[in-house]
Amino acid sequence: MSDIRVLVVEDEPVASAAHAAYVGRMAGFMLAGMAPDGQSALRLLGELAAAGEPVELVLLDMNLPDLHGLDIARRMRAAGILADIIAITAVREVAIVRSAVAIGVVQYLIKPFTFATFEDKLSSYRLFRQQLASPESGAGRTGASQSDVDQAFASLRAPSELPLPKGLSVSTLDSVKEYLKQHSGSVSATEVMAALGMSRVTARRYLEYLADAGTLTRAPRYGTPGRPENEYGWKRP
Amino acid sequence: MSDIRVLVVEDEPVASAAHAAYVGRMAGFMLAGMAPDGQSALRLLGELAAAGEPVELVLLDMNLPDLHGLDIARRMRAAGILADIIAITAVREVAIVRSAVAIGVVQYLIKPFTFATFEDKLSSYRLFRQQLASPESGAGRTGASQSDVDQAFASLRAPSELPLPKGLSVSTLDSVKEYLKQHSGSVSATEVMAALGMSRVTARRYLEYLADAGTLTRAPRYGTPGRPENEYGWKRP
DNA sequence: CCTTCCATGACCAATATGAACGCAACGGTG
DNA sequence: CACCGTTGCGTTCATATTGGTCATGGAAGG
Repeated sequence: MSDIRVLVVEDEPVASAAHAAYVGRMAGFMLAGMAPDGQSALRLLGELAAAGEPVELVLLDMNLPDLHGLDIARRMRAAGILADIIAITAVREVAIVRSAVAIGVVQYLIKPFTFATFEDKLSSYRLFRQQLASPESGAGRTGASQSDVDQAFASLRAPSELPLPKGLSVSTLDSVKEYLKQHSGSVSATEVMAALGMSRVTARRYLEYLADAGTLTRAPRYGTPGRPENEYGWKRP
Repeated sequence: MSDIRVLVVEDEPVASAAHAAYVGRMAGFMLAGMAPDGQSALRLLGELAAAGEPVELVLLDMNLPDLHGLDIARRMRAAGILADIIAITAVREVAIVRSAVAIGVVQYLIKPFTFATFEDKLSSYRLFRQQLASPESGAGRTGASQSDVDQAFASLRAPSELPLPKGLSVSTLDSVKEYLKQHSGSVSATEVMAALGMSRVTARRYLEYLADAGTLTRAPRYGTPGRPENEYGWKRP
């Protein structure tokens, strides 16, 4: 699958360059263009589409000199341009966020952010694309099932980290993550228990939290008698 | 907080009535109107907005007599109507799903569905609203933080879990389904055993469950010595 | 000193496995 | 043509482990 073409819309040159550089560092994405204001963004979108290389993803700033980001989005939709939008902005008013969702913003990044945050959002977007992009070779399977769609939506909106539920502590979570980094292959709750000297219950609770948050995958390990043991591993992009 | 005003757009009277009834059964939602086609839907949206009671959520069928659902969504956006949209449709083509996401569909329900599924989707939408609606009491907190936004997006995630019979696990069932997607022709229990590394008994139990549920067909495979082997395949509708 | 929070140990429930038995079609043989 | 041994999968059952939950204990904070 070819790279996802990205358009960066941002008026401030420093931020604009930073975003472009970030895009360049991400595998699976390529920079299709940059625009400093709304008018040129819309014009670029039209030109690239006409050239047969339509933009698939727009990193859109909300505060631009000529148009508001929401206006740009509305005009895009009105013009039939269905590129996905990730909002990148310092605006944090709830009403704006709600409107952005309504108009089809798939992710919302609040400035300032680190590359890790940026990477996380774009990765989950890429995963979403992959899950819907593969009709999975199947002969007659032209469509997706409800669970397929659900899964795709889930990876689109999975947060990097939601606030810790009661009963979990930051330091323990860090220990578990640290151990996972070293054993990047696959880990079972029992292994974590033995390695970190904690109880099986605790180890399992943290692994389970990470799996629910979408950071980890969870799959049963077959082949041995007894109830299957869950095996946790980092999610592969 | 007052109820969320819902507009049902659906041409078939039976389905339309069912959706309306479903909305009535959900706490926190109220039926604002019903439309059998795209034109009346757009007109109703305008009228209700003018009357000071704007629709906040549209349950939108994709196949309508006059306009396609995506067209309606596009015109809504062009007209500045920012109601959220939940697509309710039998269309399962991946391209449609992708376009729907791009234009701001927050949930995607594939017909036919049970009330449980419906309830699940609307509940998560309601949660999403609540999380963004509450300015969180805080003194100077006029806006949302990145984690606030993440959390709200996360509620739009669809965990959609339907109960399984005792003795079966979700992840194993997913593995089997995944393998079946890749080999859409026909599969035997022994093949699944070898491919997924599980025992023959387990593989057969899951295939048997899927066959009983009506998802799979089951036919004996003759020609070789030994008791005939059951062969499973996707049911052709 | 009281409250809150987090990890623990012990319990019951869940679920894949292996072995044992039965069954249905195949391929000779009378 | 009928019969019987062979073959391999279907089916059942006990078993082995782990997952999940609950109440408890100790530590940290006010």
